[in-house]
Amino acid sequence: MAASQLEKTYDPKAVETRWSHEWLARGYFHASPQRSGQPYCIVIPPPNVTGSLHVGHALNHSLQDILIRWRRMQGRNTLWLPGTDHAGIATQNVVEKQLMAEGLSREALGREQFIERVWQWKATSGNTIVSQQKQLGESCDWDRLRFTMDEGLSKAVLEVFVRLHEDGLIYRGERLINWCPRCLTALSDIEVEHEDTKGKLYSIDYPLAENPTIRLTVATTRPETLLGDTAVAVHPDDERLKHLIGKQVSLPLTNRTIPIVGDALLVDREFGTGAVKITPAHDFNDYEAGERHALPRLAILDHHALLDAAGMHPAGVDPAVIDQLQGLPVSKARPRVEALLKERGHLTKVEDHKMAIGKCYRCKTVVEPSLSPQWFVKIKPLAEPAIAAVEEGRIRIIPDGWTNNYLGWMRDIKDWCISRQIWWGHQIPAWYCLSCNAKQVVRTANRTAVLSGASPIVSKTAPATCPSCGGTDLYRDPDVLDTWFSSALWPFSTLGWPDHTQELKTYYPTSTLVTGLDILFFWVARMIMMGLKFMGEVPFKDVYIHALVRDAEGKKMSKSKGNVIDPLHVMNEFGTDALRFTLASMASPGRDVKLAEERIEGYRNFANKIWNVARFALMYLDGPRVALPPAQRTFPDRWILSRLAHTIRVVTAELESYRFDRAATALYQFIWHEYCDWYVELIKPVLQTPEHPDGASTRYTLVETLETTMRLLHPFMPFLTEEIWQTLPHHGDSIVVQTYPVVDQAWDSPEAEQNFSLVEQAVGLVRTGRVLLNYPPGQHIACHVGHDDSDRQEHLGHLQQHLTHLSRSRIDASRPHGWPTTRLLRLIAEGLSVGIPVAEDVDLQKAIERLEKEIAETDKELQRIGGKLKNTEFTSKAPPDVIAEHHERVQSLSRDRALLTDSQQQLRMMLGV
RNA sequence: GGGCGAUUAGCUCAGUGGUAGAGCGCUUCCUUCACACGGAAGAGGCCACAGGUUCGAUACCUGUAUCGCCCA
Repeated sequence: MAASQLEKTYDPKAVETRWSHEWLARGYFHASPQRSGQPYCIVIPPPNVTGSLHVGHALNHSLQDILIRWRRMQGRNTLWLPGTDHAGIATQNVVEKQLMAEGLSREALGREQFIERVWQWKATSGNTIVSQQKQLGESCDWDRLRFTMDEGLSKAVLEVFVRLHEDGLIYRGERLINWCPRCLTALSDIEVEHEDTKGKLYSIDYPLAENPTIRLTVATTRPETLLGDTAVAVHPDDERLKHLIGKQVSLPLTNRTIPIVGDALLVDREFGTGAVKITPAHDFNDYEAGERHALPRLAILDHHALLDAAGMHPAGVDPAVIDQLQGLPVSKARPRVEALLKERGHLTKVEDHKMAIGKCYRCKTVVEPSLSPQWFVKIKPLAEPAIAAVEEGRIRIIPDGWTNNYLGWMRDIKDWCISRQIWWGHQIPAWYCLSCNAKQVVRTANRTAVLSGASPIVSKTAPATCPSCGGTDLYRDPDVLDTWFSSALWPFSTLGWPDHTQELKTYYPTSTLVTGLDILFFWVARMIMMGLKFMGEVPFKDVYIHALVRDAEGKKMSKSKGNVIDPLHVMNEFGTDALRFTLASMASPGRDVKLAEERIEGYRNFANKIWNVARFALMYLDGPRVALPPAQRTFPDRWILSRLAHTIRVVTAELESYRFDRAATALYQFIWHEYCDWYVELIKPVLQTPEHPDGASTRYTLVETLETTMRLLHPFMPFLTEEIWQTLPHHGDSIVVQTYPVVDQAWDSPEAEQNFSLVEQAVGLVRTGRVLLNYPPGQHIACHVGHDDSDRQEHLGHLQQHLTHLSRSRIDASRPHGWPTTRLLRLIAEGLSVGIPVAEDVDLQKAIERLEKEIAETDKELQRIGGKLKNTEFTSKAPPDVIAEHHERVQSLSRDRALLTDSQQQLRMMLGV
């Protein structure tokens, strides 16, 4: 492509479409265990199959793609394994909504047909997110795309379930679980979100059975559950109340009496009245207290969380009360109960009270603790090795701050409820013999209940007969497994486990897991447990946890707030590379990413800047190019090579420590402020002079550094760098499969860097002087440049041509004491002086103000340092080099001050003041 | 209630025991042959507050305040 064909402005769209297809077509992302190189593998956190790409994915995927592209270029045998999860509840909800629109329901369809429908849905619209990822050019091995419900992964799920069951680590039992009355399924503890709400604290009198004039006042936030109370607890050390332990109270609104028990764990003496009711069937703490005191459990809510007559009758609730309450949701029952208690003289006080309520993380419905038989993973034995793996550093969590979070949760972990009462998912491989479990499997009109006493036959395949009675009438457990159960196997199930595949051998343990904090417990912790249990090895060595993406105000993005940034829209407007670079540059550890469109726009401009410097290079590439050893190249070439070497070191080191933000900053700084602002300007005279003796070498360096920079930047901005790289002289088919830059020590040049800082400072001072004296940028002036230090003075002489060009001035690089003593504005920086002649008709006010400001600042600094040096504490205790440095600064500043004052006086004389 | 994190320029954030930094925004000047999605020059900060350690603290320690997150 010739330079003239490159547009003035970078247009990402066409480039991205072209390359994302091309890369796939050429199979660059396909991994093979046979390939050479140390393996580097990342499994993608599988997005929800119902989902579409949001900006959180964009961040998560950008960081992974950066790591993968970087390691691929380093020659590692890389595999980025993509996939989606089946998202049981969410997907079922989506398809049920569709059915509803057709006037159907899943019950009407039946289980098999319903599942068929879900698969159909998945085939047609389930992979939206995957095609979006491909559009993005994510360098996943798409040939290995996995889905948690596909055959191989389902096989792994069966294997794990059966083996855990054999090991006694999966059991079925009746426990209090979190129940979502809308999704009609159990949830695990961590699928419940707690939210503070305004509630009330009710004080209720429970009369003593033996003497109703004595009343025990109980404080509760949920008066309606009183109907299911089976005891009242007081603290055993509470002097006010402990004498009541062992007595009975009459439970209001019912015909029951219940005991008063002493319980130090449940009762907080400071809280409320010091007495609490115990409702084991409707509260987790009460459930445990109930276990301690062997209390009966009375459920009064049905599975829609409505007050249930069938539960209230056995609980001895007053029939009149049942009539009023039955079929009511909790929110409506509560005021009725409040009124009834008040009517009957039991309610003594109602106060405002802040309380936390649990909501379903999927549908935000208030969850109810509910008593039902469920499947659980006995988690402690799995958690222990998972704790050790992190404690012993076999897994690193980055940033380290989250390690304690992980350990704390793991040490206090509760058994994991894995059964869900839905249809879409891995059905539990358990069967019940109907003859052996005649009383345990209860069939009613519309549902079959398997009571907790039933004995399951757990097997990978459907058993033909019951092993104990030989019966053939077997009923399969209808529940499916928590989606996270299959996700927990992701790092090895996707690589072919339980088969012993080459993939597994090569890529497990995987290298890095990149994820958000929100699924540390849901997913990361469980993968570690399962990986250790079934592979005997950690599933990944590093866990990099990135922040959540928030809006510009720091608020969580949500559809209802309307503050969602759609990554596809943004990429369309600013380019994928700009979005990627923005996200990388904002990914500082331990901080949420506040994303505003202006930021992305800024990096769009950066992309355009790069585009244009490439255009510039292409304009001047005609002519021979000669590779000289770095030491023989021109000063600008030696300098930019030295800076490039430095940048390669920084970017590589920062990527190694997952500091994407610092790597991005280093690239930005180098490309824009060193390469474009200075290097390109420094070499223009050579390039623009035909047959310049340095031309061939300069052109070589220009291409060499630009090509290297493109490779260095490629993981961050894959499209732009590929497009430019293709236009430059290069070997190979694509930048994707080129080597990542490594430092050539011959590029380091402290000498060039030191000289550059002289140029930078001198040019800066001349430019400042121009502005102060209102000389237009085009106007040629004659300036003096000098330095206190004789070596540097000499260097300035050698750099004269560069100074002349960059400052658009005739430069006299002679020692300052020979400069004119009148009509000269002097500016100073660290021993370097610039003198600019003052023309007759110039307004000197600005210049004088500037000098005065600098003199004042110098004085302030001199005073500060002088103060320190006068302090004997400082001079006797500070290290000698620090003291020497202070002395030097005083000297240097004093000289500066003298020169500035001199210049100021000259200007004042010209003004006649 | 417990734990963690944050507090630095107008905004978003880096950073370090001894001269306070970037990006965006802002002001002024400039359409010069890579780029106005640009260039040049600027303005702008008791580094939340109070103690302590230290010769010296924005940085280390303790406490306070405010905000955020996680857990209960």
